[in-house]
Amino acid sequence: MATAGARKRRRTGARKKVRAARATTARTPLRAGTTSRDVAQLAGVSRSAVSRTFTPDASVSEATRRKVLAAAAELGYQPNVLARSLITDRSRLIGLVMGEWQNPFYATMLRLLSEKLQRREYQLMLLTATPEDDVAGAVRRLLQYRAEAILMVSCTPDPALAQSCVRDGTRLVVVNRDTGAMPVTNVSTDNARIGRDVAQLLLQAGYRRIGVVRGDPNVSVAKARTEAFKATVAASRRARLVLDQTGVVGYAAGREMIRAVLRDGGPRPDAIFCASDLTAIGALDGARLDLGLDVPGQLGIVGLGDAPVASWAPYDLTTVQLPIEPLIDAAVEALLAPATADARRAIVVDSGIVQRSTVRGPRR
Amino acid sequence: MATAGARKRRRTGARKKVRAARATTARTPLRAGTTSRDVAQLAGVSRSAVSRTFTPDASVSEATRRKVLAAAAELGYQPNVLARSLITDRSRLIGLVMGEWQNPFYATMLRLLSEKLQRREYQLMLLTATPEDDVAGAVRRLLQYRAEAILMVSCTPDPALAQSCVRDGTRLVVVNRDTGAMPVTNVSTDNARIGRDVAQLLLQAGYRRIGVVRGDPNVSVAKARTEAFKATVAASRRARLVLDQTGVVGYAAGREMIRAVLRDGGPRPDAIFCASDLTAIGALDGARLDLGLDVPGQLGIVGLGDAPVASWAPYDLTTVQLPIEPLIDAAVEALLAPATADARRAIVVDSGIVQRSTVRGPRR
DNA sequence: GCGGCGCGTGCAAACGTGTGCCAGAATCCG
DNA sequence: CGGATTCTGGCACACGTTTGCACGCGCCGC
Repeated sequence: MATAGARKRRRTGARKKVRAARATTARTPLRAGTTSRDVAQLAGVSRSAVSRTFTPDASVSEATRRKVLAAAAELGYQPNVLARSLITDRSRLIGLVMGEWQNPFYATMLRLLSEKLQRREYQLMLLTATPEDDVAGAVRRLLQYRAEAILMVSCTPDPALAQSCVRDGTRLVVVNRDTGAMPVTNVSTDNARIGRDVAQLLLQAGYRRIGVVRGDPNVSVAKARTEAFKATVAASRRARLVLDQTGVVGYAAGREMIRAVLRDGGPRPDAIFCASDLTAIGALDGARLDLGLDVPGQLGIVGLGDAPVASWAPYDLTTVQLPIEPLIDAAVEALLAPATADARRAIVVDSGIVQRSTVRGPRR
Repeated sequence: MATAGARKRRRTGARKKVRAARATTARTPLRAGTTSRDVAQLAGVSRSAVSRTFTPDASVSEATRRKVLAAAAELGYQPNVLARSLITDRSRLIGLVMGEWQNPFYATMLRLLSEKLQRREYQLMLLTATPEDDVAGAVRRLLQYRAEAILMVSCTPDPALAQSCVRDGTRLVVVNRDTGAMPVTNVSTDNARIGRDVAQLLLQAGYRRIGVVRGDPNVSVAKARTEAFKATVAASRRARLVLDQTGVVGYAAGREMIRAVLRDGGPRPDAIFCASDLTAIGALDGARLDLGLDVPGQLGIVGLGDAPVASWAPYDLTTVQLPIEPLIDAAVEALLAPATADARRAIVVDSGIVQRSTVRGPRR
């Protein structure tokens, strides 16, 4: 506050009293803000020249460019991107809204995303959607910062929100959620195919009493995957679905779930498909250590995500590989693409099954 | 480009021809930027009134405030924070520079950090220091965005960089690195104490041939921890240090390391302290599964970090707990603290050992 | 040698906001 | 009812940039 006041007076005074007086005080950087004016003065050129030096392919002679660069270096000048954005109407900010943090693949995702954006001279603003500050709140903040595009992970905008984004010219990209008719780009895996493939894998391995376990029952892509999985199981004459459980996510929940299920009176599954590697590993530990089962002999387990932990020695989990890098590449392209008339678009990236040792080999 | 041009013409024209003409076109939001001028006009007040409505405890009558809010809602107005920052000189942006992403605790850290900052109306800008865009580059970007403070995780500024930050009035907070005489705030655990405590734990359990394994040999806090650990071992008459290895980080590296060490001709350690839970778990799997050793009987293992995986059933790793939340709380306080004359400060958060089952009980 | 042409540079007007200052309105009190 | 006091809203300037426009200068070709 105090500094700001002092500075204002300094500036104003200098302006009114022409600019002679300024020369005496200019070189003392009382406060941060060495501005283009300061370096212009030191270099003996106009502010335009400074600006043009820092604008790629602007018309500036080699001589002045050098003078300006020297002065800038001496003063430690950094162009104020906020002011620049104000006039160019491009903030070079990309917003990321995270709905959930459980999944181990988010670390890799974040790293890749920030690296790739940085390489293209964009910055990443990270927001978490919490109960008290929900998706709409996070988006509102991002709009206030004039983010050029927003990536949503593990959460969905409601249609009104999506609408207000496009009205502001802010592109919206959603990872692995069903976005229906909303004017957003959708980057996801082929969930129906994943469901089918996993089901087929289990059926061919000779499992007969199949189960499926996932988290939030309202997530549409999980629903799509599960439906395809169940349909494939149902289409087989020999096998049937004996378990369809929602609301279990994470190691502890997975471990608890398998114990409850197998102690239950109902039909015991001999294979389960978990919607997350962590859940699958929890189930695996529960089955082996708590119940003494043979995996994959008595129980087959398939996870989802191919987290690093899935390949560790005691687990060696058969799982669905999520191609993080292609997914991020697609997302970045969509985020940075010039706004088109119709923003609605869907990008599907490939994924495959990593066969390890929690599912037995195919029955001959 | 095209839109920007059109808009400029629109604005300029409207101004020159007084403002009557504007009324006819104003309500069609051709492009984003509904500005305070637009809502002022719709509400029939001046721009100042709009500004004051959105400024906490500014002098505005209830009547106009309501008019303004109604107009703002109708137009979907969001104050432009970039312009606001320009004049208030406060961007409400906090930069985070990540040097490395391996550690599983970073996910929790990021979540907590973003949540806590959001709750205080700050935003988080996430940068990764890569070989091509190093710490200095990341900081430069953040300065260009006028970030109010910067948090560095798994990386260190060089003194010149730190200097240039304080000159710009940007606070610098570094997590768990030795920052010497630099004008930065340092948030860390008591590493010497950790080293001592772990050594004592192992000695009291009766282990006699002790080893220590860590990653980057240049990280000073790891050095401090290791030194204290080694000194404590050396002070004991009965035990001695038989292994001091650097450059091993992660599951695979830990597993490989233990195999190499125990097949080596040299003296075989009967207990090791790993500078990361992941390394420790790799070593644990290597010892049990590859070499058939009894842990903790033949080999004691201590990790660092208390990652979720450390508590999983097959591991149940004895490890040093890193108090993430207190650490983040301290960091947030330091980041948001008003700039003081001398920014140099050190905050130490407590940590303790979580005793599980990879170290045997104390010898009686 | 002169008109034109192109390049480099400075001037000034924006971008969307906050806020000190002043004038007018409203309120209160005697 | 009048004067003093508080409140409220508008004007205009400032923040640090970019960029259209115009002008000056050196060079080329006829």
